[in-house]
Amino acid sequence: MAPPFPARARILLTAHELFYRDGIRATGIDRVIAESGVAKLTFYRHFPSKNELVREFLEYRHRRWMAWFVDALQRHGGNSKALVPALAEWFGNGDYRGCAFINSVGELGETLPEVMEITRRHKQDMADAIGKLLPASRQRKRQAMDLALAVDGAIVRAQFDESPEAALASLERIRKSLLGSGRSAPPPAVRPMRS
Amino acid sequence: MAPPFPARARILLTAHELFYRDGIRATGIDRVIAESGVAKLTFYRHFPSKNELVREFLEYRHRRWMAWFVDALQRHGGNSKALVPALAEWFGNGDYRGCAFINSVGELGETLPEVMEITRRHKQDMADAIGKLLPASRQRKRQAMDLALAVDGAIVRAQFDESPEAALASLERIRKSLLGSGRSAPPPAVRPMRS
DNA sequence: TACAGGGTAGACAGATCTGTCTACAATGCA
DNA sequence: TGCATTGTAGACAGATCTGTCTACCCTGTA
Repeated sequence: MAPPFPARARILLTAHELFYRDGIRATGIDRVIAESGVAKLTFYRHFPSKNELVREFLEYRHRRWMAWFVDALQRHGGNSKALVPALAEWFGNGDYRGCAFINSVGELGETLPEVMEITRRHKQDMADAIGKLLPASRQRKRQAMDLALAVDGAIVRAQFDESPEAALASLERIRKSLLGSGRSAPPPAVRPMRS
Repeated sequence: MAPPFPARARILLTAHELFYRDGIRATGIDRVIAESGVAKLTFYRHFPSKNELVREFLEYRHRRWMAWFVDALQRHGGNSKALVPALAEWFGNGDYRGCAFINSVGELGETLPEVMEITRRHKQDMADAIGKLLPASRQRKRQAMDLALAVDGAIVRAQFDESPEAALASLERIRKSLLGSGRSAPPPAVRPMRS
């Protein structure tokens, strides 16, 4: 990687790619250094330790993912119906490897306590973005939380299922069910004969 | 660990504890060997490589977790209402660190392809167990899938939230919403969930 | 011109990781 | 008795990981 960006940005970009794709522990500092075309000393001048790089990676990922997410939701209509098509964009991307935060928590757990805290912030912001899609009501916050939980479920299913279709379909049914798909009542006692 | 079990069982038990608690890559073979009180050669006689141990760990975890899960569901009534109290048992356990399979997929991804396959089987079996709680109907399979996805969402939320309460409450609302909560109306004004 | 700032290349230390190997001990069974 | 099986202790090889350090180079500005 020649210098189209200043060294620090190149390092962060490379770390983002490798950490997300291969995992954090599986990615050695040497690899990040080689791949970002930077000298070892330069790396350590910007990031005193690997842990520091991990933290910055997560912060960067958070900003980047959130920006994409709110944009995608807007592009798909800006209401709760946008959720599934927006996520379909992400899941369908060949590089999809699940949620970087969920993965990091699973991988690092308590060894790097900030990971937990950043993840909570991230998921709170995600839930807030989902809340903005919902009509104002007393239950909006709660509905956003419930939807966010279902989104997390879809994220992990799409990570190991062969195709993301099933996860997206489930999420859409949950969404409709939670939001009453308008305002009406739950599934009638007598099930409709055909779909 | 003195020999209350034959060497192989001790190794597997130790690996289960360490892999689940600290992660797979974070746990060196030497650690497993020392902690299970076995000689290195003995270890390698039973498990030709660490990857082999990882596979066996996942198979063992699958059997163990499924046995607990179906038992807990029965103990809590054997219908879909059992889901939340059963999971509450798990989440409330101090050693709770999320789903071993989701964590492994996040950590190892494609580096150990069997992980994906075992995880799919595991989640399929989990969905089947959930399906058994539901009344027979044309949509039972679909409902089980949707519920399973929500359960995965709750599993990951409970992993990084300070307390599992919120995740369990969301899951319960999703469950009621998907299953029509028997026959009655949408979200009651007074929350049915006790603290 | 002088020099500081930011960069490069790469050797090195020390830890840790997987996997192999030697040498020996206890036990059960033919 | 003889011998296979299963175990123990621990040295060792070779790779890889994080982090430090030396020595040099290029460029902009005072």
